[in-house]
Amino acid sequence: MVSRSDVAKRAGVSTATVSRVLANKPHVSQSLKDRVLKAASELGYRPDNTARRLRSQSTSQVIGLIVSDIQNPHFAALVRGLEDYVFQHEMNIMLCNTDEKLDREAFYIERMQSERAAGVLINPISPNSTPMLEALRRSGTAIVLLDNEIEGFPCDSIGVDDRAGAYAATSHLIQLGYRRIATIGGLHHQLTARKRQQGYKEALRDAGLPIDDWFILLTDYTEEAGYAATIRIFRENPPEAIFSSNNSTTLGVIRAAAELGLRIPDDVALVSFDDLPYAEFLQSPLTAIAQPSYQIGVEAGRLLEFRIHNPTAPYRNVELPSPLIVRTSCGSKLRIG
Amino acid sequence: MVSRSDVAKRAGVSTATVSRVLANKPHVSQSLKDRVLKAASELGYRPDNTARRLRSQSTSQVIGLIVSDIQNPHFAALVRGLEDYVFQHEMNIMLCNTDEKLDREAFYIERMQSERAAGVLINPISPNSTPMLEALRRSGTAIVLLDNEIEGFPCDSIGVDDRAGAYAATSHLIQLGYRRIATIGGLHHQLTARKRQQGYKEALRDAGLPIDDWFILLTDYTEEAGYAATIRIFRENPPEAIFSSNNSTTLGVIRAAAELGLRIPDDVALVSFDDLPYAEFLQSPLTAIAQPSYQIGVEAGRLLEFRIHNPTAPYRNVELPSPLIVRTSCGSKLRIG
DNA sequence: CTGAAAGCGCTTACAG
DNA sequence: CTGAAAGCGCTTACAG
Repeated sequence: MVSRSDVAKRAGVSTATVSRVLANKPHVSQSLKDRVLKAASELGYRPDNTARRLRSQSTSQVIGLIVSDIQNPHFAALVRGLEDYVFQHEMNIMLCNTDEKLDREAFYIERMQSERAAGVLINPISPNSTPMLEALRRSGTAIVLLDNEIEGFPCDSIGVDDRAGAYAATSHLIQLGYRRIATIGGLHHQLTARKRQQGYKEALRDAGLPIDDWFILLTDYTEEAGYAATIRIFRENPPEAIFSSNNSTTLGVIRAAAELGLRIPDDVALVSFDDLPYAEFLQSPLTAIAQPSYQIGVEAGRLLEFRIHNPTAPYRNVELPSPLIVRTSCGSKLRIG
Repeated sequence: MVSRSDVAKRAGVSTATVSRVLANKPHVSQSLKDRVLKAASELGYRPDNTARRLRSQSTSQVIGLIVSDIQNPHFAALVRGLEDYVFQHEMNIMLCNTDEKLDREAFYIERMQSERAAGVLINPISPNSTPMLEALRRSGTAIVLLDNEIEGFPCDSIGVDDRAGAYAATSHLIQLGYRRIATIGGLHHQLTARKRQQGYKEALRDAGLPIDDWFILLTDYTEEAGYAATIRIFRENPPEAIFSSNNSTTLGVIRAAAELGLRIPDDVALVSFDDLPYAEFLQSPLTAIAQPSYQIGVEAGRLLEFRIHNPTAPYRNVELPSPLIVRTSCGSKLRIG
């Protein structure tokens, strides 16, 4: 590795001067500047960011992204938005998949602290991680919560109005004439899951419909869980419609329906929280609450960058609109005319 | 930030001892060990990896992943496989999307050098990056090429047999009775694209079919390009079948077909290089050459790790099998019986 | 405008 | 078994 002192030697100056030139500091004569730049390029010199970070204690240019699953199209789009934003600011993303596993999440939070990340974006699995996040924040790392807030841990966050989205999705089903509406929801330790369930219940209540506990299926946000829940509910107590509150579970519903020989929407209507890429080309083009995932990523980057430079500013909780995209998977129970 | 010397002070030992305990070196008395561990945990101490890297010049635990688009399901699955592998080895992934832009690729290659990444996995856009990769390698960074080799730059690589896959896809169409088979292929600066085109041509030739330049559409590997190419070919010279050589272009074909009112496979048969997630739930369940993306990620991690520890070993070029998954998007032109 | 020197948080021979 | 000291590649007051 060629280092600053190699460059200094070749240019016949001190390492301090090399630093000044490379950092574009004022008060350096043009002739030295030229010599240093020439030497650096001849040597193919690349500054060592790790050393730089160590010495200047300046905020590093790396940020951590801790999500459950980058394969989920929502997170894939989010990371694109985030990356487009941070690239402008010359920052780098360290990618951490937790796979919804607590030990993996814990490992990564610690690791981000060890790597002296300037900031961390995290979609926390459960409140269990709160103590670790507190330690992380105490160490000077900026934190932004993705899609999920944590009670008792005030923090910047970015997401959508989960309650409103779920309400809109469920109401859509009700307006179409469905009454027996099941929901596949996330486990209760996630605030997001609780809010989506709340929206579902409120929509039923506001329509004067009964809330049937049979129809509230609480599972992991995975395709397998969505599949299993669908199979079970159809064996035990078939609904007319399903509000699936996550795109992974939605895939599970679709798979289960196919296996059960159920047509969507003829035999069961389906609305999803979270859209799917190329959803319009599905056998039953999916009606969905479409989170602006890319935009969430951009905003997350913006919030994080602000927090890095303004550690004491008041926290902000940003919610982006999440429209209902009507395609055909909900059909209608209503007669026309 | 609490540092090693804070821990040393509290435990009443030297920083050298702290290092030894934390690194689990032998020859430390149990009593000191206990005191150090206790002090470290009380202080909530986290080692500074950047300082560690600087001092020991040991290989860092971070590797760079430079791909065109993490939203592409192939890369999303690949990164999962890679991450599952490197997590075992306590390494971290720095994610870099090039968006097929040369300047962005250049920026990231340089950045990985500055970050002193132990290794870099890259899906190179074109041979233009070769000089930068050479510099990166000279600086001691291990490199593994993803899905693509570069002529004149011998290097470890992992991918599939593109020629064979394209041959199988095209032959499948031929066996089904199609004769007027168009292909949507990538631009020629990518070896991968050339190999897929070669497979297509060989399949036609081996079947005694003419190779019609009209039917060879060379475009970017994007949905827009696939869409535009499909619209154009149907206006000018409609084929019976299309071999789309990338999953993004495949999406473009599907979109164009929908817009043109063309049913798949009735009006045009379609086979894709690269599968799509939940392809079986599409209106026309997609027949595709399915790359083992997750497994490619795992193998990429393995290759990289080996290279990091064995800089002078001979290069290896690994090709994984990439089976044809027959669904229904190809239909058949043949009468039965 | 420029350089000598200290120090960021670590690790690792070198002594003892 | 343990500590004092040097040094990784940088940056930044401090002099001049």
